[in-house]
Amino acid sequence: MELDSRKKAILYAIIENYQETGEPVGSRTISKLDNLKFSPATIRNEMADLEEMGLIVQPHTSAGRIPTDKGYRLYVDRMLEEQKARNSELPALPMNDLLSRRIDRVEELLVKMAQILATNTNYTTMVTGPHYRKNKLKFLQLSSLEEEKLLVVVVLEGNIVKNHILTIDEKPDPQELLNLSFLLNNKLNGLSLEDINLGLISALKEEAGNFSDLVSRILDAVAETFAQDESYPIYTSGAPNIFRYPELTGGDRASELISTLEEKKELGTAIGQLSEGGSKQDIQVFIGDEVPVDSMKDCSVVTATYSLGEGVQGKIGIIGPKRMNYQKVVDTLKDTMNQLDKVFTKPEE
Amino acid sequence: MELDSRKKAILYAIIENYQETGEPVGSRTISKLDNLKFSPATIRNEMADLEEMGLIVQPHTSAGRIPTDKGYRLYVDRMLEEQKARNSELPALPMNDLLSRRIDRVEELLVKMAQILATNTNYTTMVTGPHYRKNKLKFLQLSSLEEEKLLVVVVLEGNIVKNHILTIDEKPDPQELLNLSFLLNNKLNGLSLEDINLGLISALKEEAGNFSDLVSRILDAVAETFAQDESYPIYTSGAPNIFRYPELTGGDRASELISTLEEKKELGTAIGQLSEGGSKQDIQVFIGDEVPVDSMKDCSVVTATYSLGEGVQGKIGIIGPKRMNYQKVVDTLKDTMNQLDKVFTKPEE
DNA sequence: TGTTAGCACTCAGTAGCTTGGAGTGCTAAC
DNA sequence: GTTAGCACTCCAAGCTACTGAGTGCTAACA
Repeated sequence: MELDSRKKAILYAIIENYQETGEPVGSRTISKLDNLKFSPATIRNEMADLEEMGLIVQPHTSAGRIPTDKGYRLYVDRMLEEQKARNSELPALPMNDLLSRRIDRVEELLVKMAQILATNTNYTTMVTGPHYRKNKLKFLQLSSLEEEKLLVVVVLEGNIVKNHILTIDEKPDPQELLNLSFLLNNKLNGLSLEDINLGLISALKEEAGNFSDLVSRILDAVAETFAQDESYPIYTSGAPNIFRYPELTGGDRASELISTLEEKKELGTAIGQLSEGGSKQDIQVFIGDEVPVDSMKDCSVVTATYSLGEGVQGKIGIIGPKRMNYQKVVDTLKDTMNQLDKVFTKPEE
Repeated sequence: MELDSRKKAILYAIIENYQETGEPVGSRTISKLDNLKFSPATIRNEMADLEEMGLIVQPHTSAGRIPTDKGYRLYVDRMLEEQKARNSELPALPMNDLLSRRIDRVEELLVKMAQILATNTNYTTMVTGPHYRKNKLKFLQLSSLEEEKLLVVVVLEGNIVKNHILTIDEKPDPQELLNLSFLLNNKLNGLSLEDINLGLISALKEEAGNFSDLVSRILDAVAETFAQDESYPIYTSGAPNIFRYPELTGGDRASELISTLEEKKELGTAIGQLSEGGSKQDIQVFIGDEVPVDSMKDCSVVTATYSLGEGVQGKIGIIGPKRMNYQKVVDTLKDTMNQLDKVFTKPEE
């Protein structure tokens, strides 16, 4: 059977009506639309065809139709196609404040951004922290804080900074500390985690003499910083928004979804898989069963990759019911990406 | 009317039975208990008295009784009284791993601790980040990262460390940077936010000469660090646990509770008020209406103050239904406080 | 050949009714 | 002071009937 333009129009009309109401859509409702002024009977015939093609279904015999995953997929694909030509008509999100301020704390920015996205779309947002693959050590700094504490500041490429406070036996002489710092920076800067191998480590320890113990603890701190960069954090916002969509909260599902959002681990691996494929800055849409998280099989997820320059990047995902307003979500995400890009790729001309 | 010991026994029996089942408790159930072998009729007479005293109520005419806030209050007060004498019989929580490891990252420790508490009690946990009142600047460090970036590390008393990356016009000469760093540390260390007044600031700027602009930006960073210390973060864990208790999730209440937990602001002010009164390390129990958060009027909250030494302290709160197992929660919290204290107050003998 | 009107049919949801069980309060007897 | 007995109340579950929305099918129409 062929999917002629009238069938398409009816399918899209069903989808859009169902997006608004959340109720199955009947033939009468469609026949009242301006661009589909046929009798309900005609619409019913077409609907029977659409059902045969697997694009819509009836929840029960005497109900209207709702779209299937396949139906949504068709709709979204067309939408994304048209999107390329079209410019967003949405007003830009009010992130200007956020982005124009000096961005010393990227994480805070991301959390705020997630909040804005969540409140603006009424869906749930998740953001992975900035993430730099195969990162390298840029800079290492030692300073003694007080009798038995040593502050180690580790800076990675992409200006990811972590502090570690080590408790040590005795306060080292400032000159010695300076020497040690020089030694470490000299040998380690520019190296990735893999580059720092056992041979290098033992050579370092030898050169450090008395401080070989301290050196290995500092190296632990460095390793931990790398590890943290690998296991990037995930922020979520707007989790309670799922309560707006009864189809997600029926039964115990609310609890499962909230749990998934709270335990961010599973989300992390999932979101990792999600966008392996997508080319840079592309927006991807996952509908229902396409979502690689079990508790989200009734949801759709729209993801985008943000980039903070210098190879540092992460993901933003918007989670909502399958009847989410894809148009709006995609527009909003594109807008957000653009705003971010403007700020980060041209550093303050 | 007097509350004799049999009445008390019946009240406590009702409370404990209701804790387990969540169902109103009838006279037959009580009369089957070993220590209350009277006929149901006798129990009913006593129950009528307890109801008159406002300690229990019937949800509807022909139902069993459930405790009122006042009834819980009586029960909890007695429990806390006995607690003082008694030693916890609970096995210690498996935090040993957590605590015996070197604690370089306090926040991570707190988050993990919240998780352990939540999974162990099956209630929701909230923890305020460490919080040091009237903090002082301990140490300030400047290092140039690359052409236009300057890393400022600010350390407060209590070893609270924050990084700020400033974007500057030109890379300063290393010697000048050293001078500037020396000047700032010399003038500012040991001062609180209030001590750094306008006079001091203008004097500093004058001394800094060309760098007066930079100085004011560094001071901004310092101020922000103080501010962050004031607006301490709040971590929550186990929010989905509320779904275990139907009396909390009926209607839209689940959504409200989850929202409150996600928007941590309100929690913050509330938890601040909560424990103003309590003396150090005391455990406080808030039942129903006593909780100063509207959406939690159907809950009880048990709080404790933890101390990381050097005046740094914060709060832990456990949120559950009014029929929560107060005994277990209080024991668990005490145990946790003790374990924390052991680690932090005697720094590694 | 595509469109429409009409009709019988299905089914979810709701309201009303009945029934059973749990629990109470009260009274009278022990 | 305690207990047995009894009438009473009320929730919850199950049943029935009804309504309304929506369908599929057939036959007539343009």
